Amino acid sequence: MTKEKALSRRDRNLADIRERAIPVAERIVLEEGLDALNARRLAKDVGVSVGSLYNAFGDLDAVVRAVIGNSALMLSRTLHAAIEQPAPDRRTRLVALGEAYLDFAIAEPQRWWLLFEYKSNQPSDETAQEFQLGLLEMLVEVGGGDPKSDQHRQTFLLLWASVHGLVTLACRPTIVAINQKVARTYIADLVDTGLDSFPID
Amino acid sequence: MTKEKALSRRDRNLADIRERAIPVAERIVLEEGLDALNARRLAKDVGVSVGSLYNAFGDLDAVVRAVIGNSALMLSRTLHAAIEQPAPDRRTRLVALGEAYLDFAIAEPQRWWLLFEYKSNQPSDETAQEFQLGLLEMLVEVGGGDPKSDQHRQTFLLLWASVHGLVTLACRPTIVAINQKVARTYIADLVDTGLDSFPID
DNA sequence: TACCAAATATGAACACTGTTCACAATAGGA
DNA sequence: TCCTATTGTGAACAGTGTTCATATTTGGTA
Repeated sequence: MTKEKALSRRDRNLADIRERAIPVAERIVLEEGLDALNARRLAKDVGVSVGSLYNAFGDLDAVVRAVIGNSALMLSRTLHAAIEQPAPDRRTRLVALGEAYLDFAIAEPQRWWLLFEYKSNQPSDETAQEFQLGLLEMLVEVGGGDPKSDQHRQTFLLLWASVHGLVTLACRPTIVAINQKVARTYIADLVDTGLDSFPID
Repeated sequence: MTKEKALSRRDRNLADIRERAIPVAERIVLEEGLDALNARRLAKDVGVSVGSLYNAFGDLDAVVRAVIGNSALMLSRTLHAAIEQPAPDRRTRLVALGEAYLDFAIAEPQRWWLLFEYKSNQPSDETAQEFQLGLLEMLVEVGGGDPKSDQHRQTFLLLWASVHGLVTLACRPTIVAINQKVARTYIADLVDTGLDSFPID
C-alpha cells in the first residue's frame, strides 16, 4: 500500500510539472521558434529547476514531442471535421481532406513544421508514427479502400505523399511564390490521379 | 603589387584548405552522418587547427553548404543525363526525369537528405536556391513550357512538388514500406496529371 | 504531535558544441 | 638580414543537454 501511494504521489507531481511545462514550451516554440527552447530557459519560465524538468520528461526531446503531440491532435481534429460534413461522394471527401490539410499548413506553419520536419532523438517516435498511420487509415477509409489491403494502403500512401509534397512546398515561400488557389485546384487533380490508379473502384 | 600578391597567396592557401577539407567533411557526413561532423573532429582529420578551418570557411555551416553543393552538382548531372537521351515526346522525358529523381534519392539517401532536409544557418542560401530554381527551369524546359510564363512555372512547380513528396516518402522506410515499382508507376501518373492541367498543350 | 525513511527538488558541475582572438610562426619583399 | 604583414594555433568563452550529490519536503507511523 505504501509503495502504491508513493508511486501515485510521484505520478501526480510529475504530471503537474508536465501539465505546466508543456503550454509554456508550446508558447516559446510557436512564438520564438524551436531554437529558443532550451532546458534552463524553460525551467525558469515554468518556475522549476532543470532537474525537476528532467525528472518529469527524461530529456528535452520529450518536451518537444509533447508539443508535437498537441499539434498532431489539432491537425487530426481539423481533418476529422473536414470529412464529417454530409459527403456526396468519396472524391469530394478526399478533396476536402486535402484542402483541410493545406489550410492547416497555411494557418499553422510552425505546428506544421514541427509535425513533419522535426527530427526526434528517438529514431522511431511512437507518437509521430501512430499519428501518420492514423492519417493513412483515415485516408483509406474516406477513399473507400480496404484498410487491410496492402495494395489499397499503398495507393493512398502515394496519394498522400503527393498532396503532402504540394502542401510542404506551398508553405515555403522561399523558392517561388505559389498561388494558393492553384494549389487547391491541383489537390483535386491529385485526388483524381489517385482514384484513377485505385484498382478497385 | 604588394597587396595583390599578398591577396593571391592568401587566396591560394585558403583554397588549399578548402579543397582538402571538403572531401574529408563529405566522407564524415556520408559515412557517419551530419551529427558526426564538428569543428575539432574535422580539423584533426584534415590536419589543421580549428582556427585555420574558420579562416577558410567562416563557419561550420559553410562546410556543410560546400558538401551540399557537391551533391547538388551530382543530382543535376544525373538529371541532365536522364533527358539527354533521344526523346520521343515530352511526357516520356518528364517521366524519365521523375524516375531519375527517384533513383538518385534511393541510391544516395544521405545526399538527398542533405539537399532537401538540411536547414542552413543562412536563411536564404543562394546555392540551394539557385539549385532548386535550376531544377524548375529544367522541368519547364523539358515539359515544353515557357520559362517566362508564371503560369507555366506554377504548373511545373506543382508537378515537381508532388513528385518530390512521393520520392521523399519513398526514402523514409519508417511508416509503411513503399513499393518501388508502384512508386515509379505513380510518377508517370503524376506527370500525366501535370500535363493535363498544363494550359498550353 | 513528533519522527523518519522515502520521494522529490535543486543547481553546481560535466562533457560537448560553435566560435573567437591574442599570440606565435611564417612568409616574402626591401 | 631584417621587418612587416599574413597566416596558423589552440586555449578560452559562451552556450548547449544532461547528470547527480545534496538539501528539502512529504506522508505515513509511533
